[in-house]
Amino acid sequence: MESSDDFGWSRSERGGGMAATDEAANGLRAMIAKGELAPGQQLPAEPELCARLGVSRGSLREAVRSLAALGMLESRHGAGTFVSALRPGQMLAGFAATVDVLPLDGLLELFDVRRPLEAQAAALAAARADERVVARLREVQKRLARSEDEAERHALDREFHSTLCEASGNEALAALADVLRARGSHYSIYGAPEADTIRLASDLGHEALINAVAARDPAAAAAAATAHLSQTEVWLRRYAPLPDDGALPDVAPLPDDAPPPGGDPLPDGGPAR
Amino acid sequence: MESSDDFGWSRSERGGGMAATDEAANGLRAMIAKGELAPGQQLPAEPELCARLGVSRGSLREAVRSLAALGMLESRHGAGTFVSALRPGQMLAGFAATVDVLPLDGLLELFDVRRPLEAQAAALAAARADERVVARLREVQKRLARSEDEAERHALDREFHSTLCEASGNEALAALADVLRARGSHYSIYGAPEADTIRLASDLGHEALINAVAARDPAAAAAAATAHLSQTEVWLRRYAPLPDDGALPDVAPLPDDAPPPGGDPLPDGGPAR
DNA sequence: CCAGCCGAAGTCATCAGATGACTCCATGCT
DNA sequence: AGCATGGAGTCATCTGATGACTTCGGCTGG
Repeated sequence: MESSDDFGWSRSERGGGMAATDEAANGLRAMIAKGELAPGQQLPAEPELCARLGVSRGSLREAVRSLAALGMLESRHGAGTFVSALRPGQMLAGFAATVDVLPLDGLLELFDVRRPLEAQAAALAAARADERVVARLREVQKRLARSEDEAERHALDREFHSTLCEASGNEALAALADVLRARGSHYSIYGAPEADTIRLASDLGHEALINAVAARDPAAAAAAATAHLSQTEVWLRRYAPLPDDGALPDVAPLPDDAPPPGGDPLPDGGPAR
Repeated sequence: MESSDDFGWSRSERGGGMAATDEAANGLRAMIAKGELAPGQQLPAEPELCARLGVSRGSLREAVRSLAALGMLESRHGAGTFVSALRPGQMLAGFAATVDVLPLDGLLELFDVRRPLEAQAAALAAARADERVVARLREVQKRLARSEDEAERHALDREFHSTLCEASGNEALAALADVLRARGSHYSIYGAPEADTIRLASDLGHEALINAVAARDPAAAAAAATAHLSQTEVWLRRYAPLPDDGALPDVAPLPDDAPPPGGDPLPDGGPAR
């Protein structure tokens, strides 16, 4: 039967041991890269894609799911599957989730990535900034300086930096900086003994950034951002032993039988090597 | 119908309209974040995970596939599913694939991301560089200067920058820079009228980078990297109308393809620290 | 004529069962 | 000791069926 299988593709079968799911994922990626599927466009229904790619529905769904995790596709229940807008921010959304599970030693490296990125964003923002951005920054900073609630201060601090990065006009830059900033925000540094000093210095750093942007001085903005983040990093390294890890849900306790999670069924000695 | 769903689990159901696959993915992520599953450790078999997470095997596999796309898990046929080493480079591997489908307008923005990153990497490399790195850079540059084959020059240029970034000692920084560099390499600028001038300037830029690193001068290294990349960017914008878009396979015939992961069975060379 | 209800079609989401392919390890033989 | 072989464990894939959701058109009532 094979229904309307006029495709002479029975010859190509599965090229060179390529797995079905990878085959499907590569096919979909190729269709997008080739422009056959434009951003925002709806994909054919699952049965048709299965026929076109030569895989079962299960394999196709796994392929779609993996591309969706990377921000390339979006499935909406009952409506269809669509190519995303392919904006850099969407691509990085999935990566943001993975940052939350990075071990700490890998995490500290991220500061050396975030710092130059925010400095670049500050410089670009200073070069392009308009009045409204400056006004917005001043307003956020004013509320930040007045607030006494720690959670609120955290949120406002993120908003300040996020606003500045968006003002750079570079979406990829802003999105990437947001991702890297997210993990650091889980930490709390306000329990430190020099809390007042830290807060004062942080506010001064923000003021310096605002002034540099208002003066349209990219070099000063970059320097101010670098200094501000370096100082923040020092404090974090000193006073942030553990994040308040409560963002992720607990997993079901497993109703009965089966060995407990503690004892892993892994004969492998562990860290190996 | 729900078939034999008399289980009293109707209460826990799906926490707040959460879909089965998302439930499973979040559960797995939580298990990793919580340390219940350590990097490199094998996961329980699919049937047991299904029971623990309360989803069918199909849904679980979709969840695993999505986390695998983000570099958090790795499935090996016949062996099992394992938590990855959780190195930043692995997390970014998936993102690299998405860069290939970014539309051009979003692509040009990436230069403003890549430039400060490579500058930072050059500065760190200069601060930490040892003799062997300098020797390696000189050797690559020597071959690069001598080569006349365009493809080879492309490869050597990538190797030069990649070596420099790795010398920074920051894995995340190097991996991210590699990802951003990959897409630009599809372009060919050697058809330009000033090809000879471009080549000479590029070689000089590399020499300046080597000298700065050899002199252990981070500021000079960062400046050299910024200058080199800025110049490259100008030429690319001027002479690179279209990439030779043949990197991705066709969907219909597709007799074979390059192995996507390369060959990385799960090295996890060491805890590193 | 317009607003709102409603039902049918299309689509994704999930479940269940069965089979094949591959890896790993231990056994037994040479 | 070295190597072939077998079994157990695990993932990969296919098939079929059912539920849930969205969307859009027509119908009804005002």
